[in-house]
Amino acid sequence: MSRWRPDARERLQQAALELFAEQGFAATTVPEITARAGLTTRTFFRHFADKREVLYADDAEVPAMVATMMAEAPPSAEPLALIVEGLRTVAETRFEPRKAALLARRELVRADTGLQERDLRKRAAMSEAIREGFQTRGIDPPRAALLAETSVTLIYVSLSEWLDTPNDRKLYDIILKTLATLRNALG
Amino acid sequence: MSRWRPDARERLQQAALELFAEQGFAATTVPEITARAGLTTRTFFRHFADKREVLYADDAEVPAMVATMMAEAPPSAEPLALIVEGLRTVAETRFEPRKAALLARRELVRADTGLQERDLRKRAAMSEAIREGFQTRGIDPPRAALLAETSVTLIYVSLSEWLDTPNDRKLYDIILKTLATLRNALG
DNA sequence: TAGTGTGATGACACGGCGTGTCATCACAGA
DNA sequence: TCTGTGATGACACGCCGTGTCATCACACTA
Repeated sequence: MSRWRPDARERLQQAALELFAEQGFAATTVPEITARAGLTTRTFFRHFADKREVLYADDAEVPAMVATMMAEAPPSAEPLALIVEGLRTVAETRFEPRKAALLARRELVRADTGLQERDLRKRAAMSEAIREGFQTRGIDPPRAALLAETSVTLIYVSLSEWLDTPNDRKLYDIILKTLATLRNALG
Repeated sequence: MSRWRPDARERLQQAALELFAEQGFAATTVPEITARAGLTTRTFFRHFADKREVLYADDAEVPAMVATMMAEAPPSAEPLALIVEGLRTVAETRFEPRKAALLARRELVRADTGLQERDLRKRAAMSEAIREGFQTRGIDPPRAALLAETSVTLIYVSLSEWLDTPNDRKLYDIILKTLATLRNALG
C-alpha cells in the first residue's frame, strides 16, 4: 500500500461533481470537496486552477486536438470544408458520447454567472486554437479570426439545439443545418 | 456642504481607472480604490457588483439600447439589414467616440484572465439582447440565436481590427468589409 | 418649528477563495 | 544503503464580496 491512495485528481473531480449535483456549485465549498475525496484543501488547488476548472477537466485537450487536426489537413483543403470536417470530428468524439454529462454541466452553468464566464472562456480558447490553425495555414489574421469565431458559433449554437432535442438526432446533421441557415441568412 | 461629497460612483470609477493604469488590475485592491476616492470598501460594492465591473460601467445600457432599436425598427426590416444598421448605430455612438478608453481597457483585459472572462460575458449579454430582439420579431429561436451570435462576431472582430488601425478608419466600413469577407467565405 | 422618514454611507464581522512556504515521507534509482 | 524526487500535509495569510446594524444629513409633512 502506497503512502497515498492513487488517482487523487480523479477522486477530487468525482467528489466535486457529486457535490455540485447534490447542492449546487456555489453552495459547495472546496473543503467539502476535499473532505469527501480524503485530501486537503491545498491539494485541490494543485490539481485544478480554481473551483470552476474541475467542471472542464475533461475538455482540457480539445484545443490541442483542434490544432493538430488543422495542422495535419492537406494544404489544399478549403477553410469551410476544414471547419465542417473538424466540427464533425469534435462532435462525434467529444460531444456525442457525453450527452448526459454535458446536460448536467449546462444546468450547473445556467445557475451560476461565474460558471457562465468560465464557459465562455472555454469557447474563446477553442476559437483561439482555430484562429491560430488558420493563420498557420496562411490565412490573413482578420479573416482567420472571423472564420474561427464563426466556427465556434456554429458548433455551440448547434450543440445547444442538440442538447434541447430529446431524441438521438445527430449533432453533425444539426451543424450542417445551422450552416445552411447561416448561408441563407447572409444570402 | 452636504454630509458626503457627491458623485461617489464617479469618484470610485475614476480612482479605479487611475490605479489600474498605474499598477495594473490585479495589483490594485479595492481598499486602495476606496481610499483614493475617500470612501470605505463596503461602499464600493454598493456601486459595483465586483472589482471587474467598474471597467464596464459605461457600457451598462448598451443591451437595452440594442433592444429598443430592434423593437422600434419597422416590421418589414430584413434581419441582415437590421443587424447592419444596428451595428452602425452602436459603432458610431458607443465605440467611435471612445477609442482611447477602449484601447486602454483592452490592454488591461489582455493582462488578466478574470477580466477576459468578464469581457466575454459582456459580449454574451449583447448577443442575448439581440437574440431576444429577433425572437420578439417572430424569428424562431435557433435562427435568432445564430443571427445574434453572428452579429456579435461581426462587431467584435471588426472592433478589434479597428482598434489595431492607427488612423481614423471608420468602424462601420470595417464592419461592412468583414461582412463581405464572411459572405465570401461561406459562399 | 418640530417631528419623521428616507437613503446613502460607515463600521464591523465573517466565510470562502486562492497562494506561498516549509515539512514530511514513500518510492525509485544509483 | 543512500539520495533525490515528487506528491501531499500543515499552516499562515491577503483579498474578495456579503450581511448587518448604526449614523445622520436632507426632504417632507403637519
